[in-house]
Amino acid sequence: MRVTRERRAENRQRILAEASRLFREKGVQGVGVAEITQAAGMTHGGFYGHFASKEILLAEAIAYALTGAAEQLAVAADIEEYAQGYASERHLQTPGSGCPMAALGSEMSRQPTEVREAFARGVREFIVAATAGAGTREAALTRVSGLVGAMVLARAVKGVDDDLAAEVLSAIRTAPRS
Amino acid sequence: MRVTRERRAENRQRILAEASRLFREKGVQGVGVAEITQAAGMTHGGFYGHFASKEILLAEAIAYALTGAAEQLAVAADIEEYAQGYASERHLQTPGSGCPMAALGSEMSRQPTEVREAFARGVREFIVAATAGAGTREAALTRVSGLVGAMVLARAVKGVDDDLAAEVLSAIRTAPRS
DNA sequence: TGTACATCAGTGAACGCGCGTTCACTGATGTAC
DNA sequence: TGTACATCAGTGAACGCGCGTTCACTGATGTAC
Repeated sequence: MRVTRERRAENRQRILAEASRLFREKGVQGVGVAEITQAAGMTHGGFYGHFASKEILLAEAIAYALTGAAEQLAVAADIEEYAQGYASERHLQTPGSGCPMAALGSEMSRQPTEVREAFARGVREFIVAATAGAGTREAALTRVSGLVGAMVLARAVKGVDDDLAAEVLSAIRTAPRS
Repeated sequence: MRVTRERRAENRQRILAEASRLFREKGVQGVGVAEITQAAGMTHGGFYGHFASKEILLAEAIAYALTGAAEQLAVAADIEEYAQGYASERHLQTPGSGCPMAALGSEMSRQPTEVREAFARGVREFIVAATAGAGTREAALTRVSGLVGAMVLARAVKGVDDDLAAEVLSAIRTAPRS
């Protein structure tokens, strides 16, 4: 069952990408190693040839997702353009490809140090990128906090109070002018 | 081992209060029925005489915690006074007695309907209380989103980047004037 | 008020299940010649 | 370039553990008389 070096590297990358998506969709404890490797097209036994533990994978998946978020932000003209996409119906519905701070934020405080360090590094990067488009660092921190909180609340009530979810997102979209 | 009706009611109340604290501290999947009942001074077997399932307890614990949060808010002069206490070092360090939106927010979207309904009801109550002290409902939604997001981020990086945690809380404290 | 018995709150062992991790094995890849 | 063999990526069964839930049992409470 040996596989080319190139294929091995692809497998690792696929595990990382699928893990990053599944963790955001289902939460850290909501996905297992077996589900992740299956999504990546292999079986769970091969996992430990790529990552030492689920925890190490989580740390890498967090870094991967946050780097993605920072890149998306860097593409936007400024933080307000980014905010319109962030506080959108589309982002509400697609946590798997969305912001990891909103998808996993309140779980992070209970993770082991290695994971939280990856998260903190990613958030720092993200805030630096946001500051470029927000003027001051303080404004960036405030705006990002608002976006994250709004998405957390909107997702939490989505499906049981869609009006409230939409209202929260709408409010934060226009937040700076309030 | 039978116990007086009064004592039974106390036991139920203690389970609820401890569950509410432990869920906020450790997350839904981070605490078990055994740990909760032990914290309430009994063993796990008696649990199901009080609650049909862990899930039902969670729904009640969420309602309990959010009602508490809304009451705290109602006591404050306005939402800005509340915000100063919310975005504080003390609140950062005590999730067990703090805001359930920040402690459990991103886990809520993955909970069964019954739990999410309890959460949505509680958030609605909370927003109504916040609107009274914020002027408009939109302002209340914006301010609450900012507070929740800031606490989520601050807790996530607490212990690995305390400066960033403090910075996020500081920024959101002065948010409306930014 | 006192007594006898039925009720039932809480106990702790046990069950079933899922999950992270390990490991012997397979067979294709990579390499030494 | 071709061949023989060592390497090792991935497979799938198995292990150990924790957790939600069930259940027979205990003994104190509540109640009928």
